Amino acid sequence: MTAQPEDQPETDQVETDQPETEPKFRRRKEARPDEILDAALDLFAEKGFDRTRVEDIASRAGVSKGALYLYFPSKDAVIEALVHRAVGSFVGNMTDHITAWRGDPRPLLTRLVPIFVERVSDPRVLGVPKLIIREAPSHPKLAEMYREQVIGTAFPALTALFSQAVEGGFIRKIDPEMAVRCLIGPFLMHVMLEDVFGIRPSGAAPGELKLATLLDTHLSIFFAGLDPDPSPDPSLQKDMSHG
Amino acid sequence: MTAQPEDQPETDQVETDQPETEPKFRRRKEARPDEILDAALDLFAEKGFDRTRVEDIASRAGVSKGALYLYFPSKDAVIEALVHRAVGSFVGNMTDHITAWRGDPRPLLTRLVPIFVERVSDPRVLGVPKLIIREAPSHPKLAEMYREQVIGTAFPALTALFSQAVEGGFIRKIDPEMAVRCLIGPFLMHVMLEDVFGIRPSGAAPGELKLATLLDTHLSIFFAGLDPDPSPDPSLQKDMSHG
Amino acid sequence: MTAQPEDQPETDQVETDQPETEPKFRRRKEARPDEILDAALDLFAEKGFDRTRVEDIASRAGVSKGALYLYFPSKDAVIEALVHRAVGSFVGNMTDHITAWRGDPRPLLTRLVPIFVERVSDPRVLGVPKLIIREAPSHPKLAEMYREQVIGTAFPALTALFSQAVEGGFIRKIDPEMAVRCLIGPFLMHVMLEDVFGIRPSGAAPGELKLATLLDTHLSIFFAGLDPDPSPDPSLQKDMSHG
Amino acid sequence: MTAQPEDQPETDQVETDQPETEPKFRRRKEARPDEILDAALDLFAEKGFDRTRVEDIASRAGVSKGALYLYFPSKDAVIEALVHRAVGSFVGNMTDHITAWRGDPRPLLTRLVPIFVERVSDPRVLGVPKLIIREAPSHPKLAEMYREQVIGTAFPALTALFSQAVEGGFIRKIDPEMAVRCLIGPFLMHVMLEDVFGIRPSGAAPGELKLATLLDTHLSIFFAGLDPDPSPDPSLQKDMSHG
DNA sequence: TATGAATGAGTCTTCATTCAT
DNA sequence: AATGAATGAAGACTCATTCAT
Repeated sequence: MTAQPEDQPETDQVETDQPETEPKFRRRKEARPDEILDAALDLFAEKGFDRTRVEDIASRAGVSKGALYLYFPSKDAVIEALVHRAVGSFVGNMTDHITAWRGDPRPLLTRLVPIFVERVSDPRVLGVPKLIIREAPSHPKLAEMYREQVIGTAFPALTALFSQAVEGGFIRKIDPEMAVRCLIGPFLMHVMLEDVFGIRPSGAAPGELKLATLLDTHLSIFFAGLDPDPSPDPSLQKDMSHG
Repeated sequence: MTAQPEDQPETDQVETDQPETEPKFRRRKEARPDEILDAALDLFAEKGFDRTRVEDIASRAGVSKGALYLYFPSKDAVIEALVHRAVGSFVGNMTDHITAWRGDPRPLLTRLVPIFVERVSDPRVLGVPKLIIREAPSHPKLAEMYREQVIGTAFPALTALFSQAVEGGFIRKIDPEMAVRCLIGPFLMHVMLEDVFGIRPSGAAPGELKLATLLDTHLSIFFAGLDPDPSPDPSLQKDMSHG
Repeated sequence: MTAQPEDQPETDQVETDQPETEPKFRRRKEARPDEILDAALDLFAEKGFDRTRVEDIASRAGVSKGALYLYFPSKDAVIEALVHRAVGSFVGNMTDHITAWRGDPRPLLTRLVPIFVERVSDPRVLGVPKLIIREAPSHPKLAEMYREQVIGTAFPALTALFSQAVEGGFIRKIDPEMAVRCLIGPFLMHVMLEDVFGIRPSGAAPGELKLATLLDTHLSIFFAGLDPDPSPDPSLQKDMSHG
Repeated sequence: MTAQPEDQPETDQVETDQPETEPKFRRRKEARPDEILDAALDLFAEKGFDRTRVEDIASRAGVSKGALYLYFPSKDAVIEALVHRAVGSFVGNMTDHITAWRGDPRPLLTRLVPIFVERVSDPRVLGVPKLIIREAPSHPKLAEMYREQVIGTAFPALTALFSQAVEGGFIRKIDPEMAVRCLIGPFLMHVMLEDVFGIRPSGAAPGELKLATLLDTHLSIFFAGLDPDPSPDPSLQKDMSHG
């Protein structure tokens, strides 16, 4: 790819924000809600919200149906809590870094995208947006929460990142909003192919996503494609007209 | 981009293959199943399969609940017929053109992608894959049909298209399977943003997708990014340092 | 008592308003709601609302649980419909007669009370107010309906009846509102004794109310007790003429 | 009214038998059951037995749900204890006085009824019979206890009181059992109007019963109505027969 | 004693499917 | 062919009761 590793500043402050440090001697009561949410996420991912019985969630979490209702007032509350818990762990503090950046976005993306990819590699993390995609029509609240907390912060930041880069002449003149879709889309496609159709890259085991290969391919194309028009040498000029 | 217009074979036979050729003197009876499927698609898209009542489908189709069962043996059969009907209308005969192509894929894609985009602009056409994405866990049969009939033909064809182009040195050395994800992903992302979160490009009306803008942006980046590595001439290398 | 039978005007217009003339060849659909209400009333009276299962109501009415929900949207709706149906059949058109009356109320009551008693002798009619008494705290709506439609018309009418009689000197100077309680109370007592405690007059079979005996006893005491204080001039005693 | 004050025997021994003699230095533990019963009575009166949760009773009584089960083996036991506790405090020792009485009952009633009225003015006292009326069908045991301990002693005593009075010619020839209903009924009516329908005498504040007014009205009518037929002047004799 | 977390039987309600008309 | 009344299996949720602490 076109990313320059040598340009990397200290990236240690971009942590994968340790999720739920599991205390060894946890008290039952306090862990229950999380255990229930974990069970629910698994089942929702497997069978969908409507096909998952509350009793199934409870028994997978190792509690009785009634106990679940001690922690959540309804089945809907479970899925909402699921999304609520996940909000933040997806984009984390990446947004701040994006917003602060000035200049060519590629060095920044070279560092952030792998972090993003690593997070997405955790099925528990990836499960939530996949769940939202499925349940959005019946649970608009979920989509709304995610839009406000996650998409609504990350996308504008990325849009601005591209926008300032275009203005500064660091990259080709493209529509920044669309460029964001071009940046993220391939990952979504990749994940959905596996999730919906079980289509994996040749040689990948079930569940194995080979995100690294996608990352390499995508960023090498995308970053090269972002290069400003090489107007200095008109002979290399491409004909871009189409449709 | 690198598209060579002169390389174009006759593409006029790539029609948008008229969906539902509406016979002028159709008899009511014969149209019923299609009307039911149309109604079902609308409702499934709006509320999801499980939240849509058979009675709702029937009444939206203008028939009684019992009549629906004259045409379809079960609710599951309705959604399966829905997918069955749609199979083929999505990629149509594009696959054949792709398979036959040799050389730089960009000129071909320059012609095919807009056709693809036009098809996808019909909500009825786009509705089916969106439906499958949602209902896949509870209806693996749907995903399987779609994978076999649509994805399973189109994706390998595109993979082969990139593969031979890499081998021929027409494009950068990239993983062809991943390149397909990079080609299609931005469209999926675009559509899902609108569908799931109601996020549209600034200035777009609800329901308006502005696919043309996406197409321009995406292909300009993607095609440029596919250029073989211009390593021979390091002077073209860009300085990507920033403040 | 002081009632003068000879004073009775034609009372034929005070009918017991024929309840539900049962059509021999009724269609199922139309009769169902009433059959369900009948079944519900029986069961509510026997076990109370909360202890009666919807399924019990349905099966006593000879339909399935699901069928009940074709006619009533909820269990609460059943008990509300029950009260709604009963409203009017209790006091019927007696209120009009009461309101129109002028003069000594006793001749009027001599005619109306037996009609009231006869109506109350029908367990289906009496069941509704008994039900309301029990369910009022959990279903304030029922009590409200009954208060507005039944008590709210009958009691003010009776109060006015006594009020004008006091003013006209036809009866003792008593508080008209309290007099109404004295008129109706013994019947309520009688009914509740039987209903709640199974206490019946000696010699009465279970379910037999012997309302006639109560009526005789009560009205003889009550009417005599209404006589204006005979102290001043006994010769002026009892002018009972009225309009 | 027609009561003869000069006929009064010494009534001082008819006390309102102080309910719940509150020991100054009671230990918390000993008061618990009573506090629970008080809480239960309040809630049962407000929402009915079935709609009151054990937890609600406990928390209103200031104890935990588990603690309630230290004092009562079941929810049913609570309501039974409630009635058990109340038995005796309603009619108290009035029955003995009634049984011992000979002659015109009116002087006795003139003294006893106000005492009765005063007792039922305490909502906690009145709450129990109201509760029994509501819960009788689901808790026949309650009605049975009350019938045996309260109604079963008071009503026969009153019946005998009227019976000997009729035989002695002190009052009109009426059915003694029915006369008891006429004596008590107006109070029941009054109380139920307020409780079930919120219907109060005009000018009464919510919860205010104005029992004194009822008492005056009722006894003045009832006592006058009990006067033996004024046989001295047969010409005034009324024909009392009716249907 | 006292707590309140946990249990699971019980009930209302929904809705896919059937079938008499 | 068409209707829509009827069925009953299934699932969310409640709450009396238990019991480990």
